[in-house]
Amino acid sequence: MNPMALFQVFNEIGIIEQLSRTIMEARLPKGLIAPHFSVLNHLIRVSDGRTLVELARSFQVPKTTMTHTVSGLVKHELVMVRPNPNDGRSKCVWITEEGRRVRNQVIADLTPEFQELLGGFDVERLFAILPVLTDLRIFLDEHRNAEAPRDREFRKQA
Amino acid sequence: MNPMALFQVFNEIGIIEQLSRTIMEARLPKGLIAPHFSVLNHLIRVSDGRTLVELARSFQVPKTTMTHTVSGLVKHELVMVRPNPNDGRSKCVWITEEGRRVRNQVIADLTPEFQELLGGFDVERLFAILPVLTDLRIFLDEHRNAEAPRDREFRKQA
DNA sequence: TCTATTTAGTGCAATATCGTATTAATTGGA
DNA sequence: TCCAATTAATACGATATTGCACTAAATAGA
Repeated sequence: MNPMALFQVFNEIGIIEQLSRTIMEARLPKGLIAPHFSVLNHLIRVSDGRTLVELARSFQVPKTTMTHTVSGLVKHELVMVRPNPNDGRSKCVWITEEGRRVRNQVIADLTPEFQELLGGFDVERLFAILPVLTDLRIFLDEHRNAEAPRDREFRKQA
Repeated sequence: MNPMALFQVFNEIGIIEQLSRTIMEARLPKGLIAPHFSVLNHLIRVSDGRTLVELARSFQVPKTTMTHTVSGLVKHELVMVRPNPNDGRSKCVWITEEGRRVRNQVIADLTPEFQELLGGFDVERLFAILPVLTDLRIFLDEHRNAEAPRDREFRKQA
């Protein structure tokens, strides 16, 4: 087996992510950037009421980064932060109706954008690789390094 | 065709990129971050002597970001910046022997890391999707938006 | 040729990300 | 129960990213 091909797979994924992120950010409301949307999407796709640490672990960013990102969402009133009734140290993040609306609107705007962009591409090939991508994502997530380098506290991404 | 599946493909790619980037950054020499390595890799994979604007376009980042990234590489003596003999306004970035060595070493370290990590995964499935990823990357790159939002000046990525 | 426009690079300020250290609450073991 | 260790969140400072504005060089058109 070719070890360089493995490296190449992740290299292509990195470039594609870069290109698609640029497309997405162009569709976000003023003042929102990709991490904001990712958190909104996560709160809906996975579930509401996550703590800051849970979110930080999910996205593999330092806690301080998540504090900052969430505070931006609070300022835009897209999420609400409440004390965790089960743990006095911690806080839970809840999406607001407006947050739900914005998230759905972005997806609604983005869908035709992607469809148009990929008009000349055989999207069936994309659908065909989706199961592999999903399995890879789940696998990497389950096998991510247990020891935390520095501040990051690694856990499974839901 | 399912429009949500399209969105899902890019979502999975985003998460995979996140996880693999964290793995990569853990292997970089002190003081280097992912964008540094990406530029080094680009200079070798594509070609040396690119101008700052060419690099910025390739990575779809503002010129100021590339100025900063390259200055970091210069400080570590991994690249050299020289005037462009064909254009008095511009500068060309050349990789040094040390830069070449560092880039190769990172890949050498990373290869067994990925192999071990993916030990329990059917890597043949990954190799199978590589052509689709490559075609998608090329397609997106060729069809990226021609109009430049603000500072970013979009061009084809080599 | 001469000048208006475009382009390459960077200075600067605002925001984002990250590492360290601190505080407060929880947990676990004696 | 009591206290040491752990954990959640944040303040703070350092670095990274970005947008805007500016300078200098190149280019295009009259």
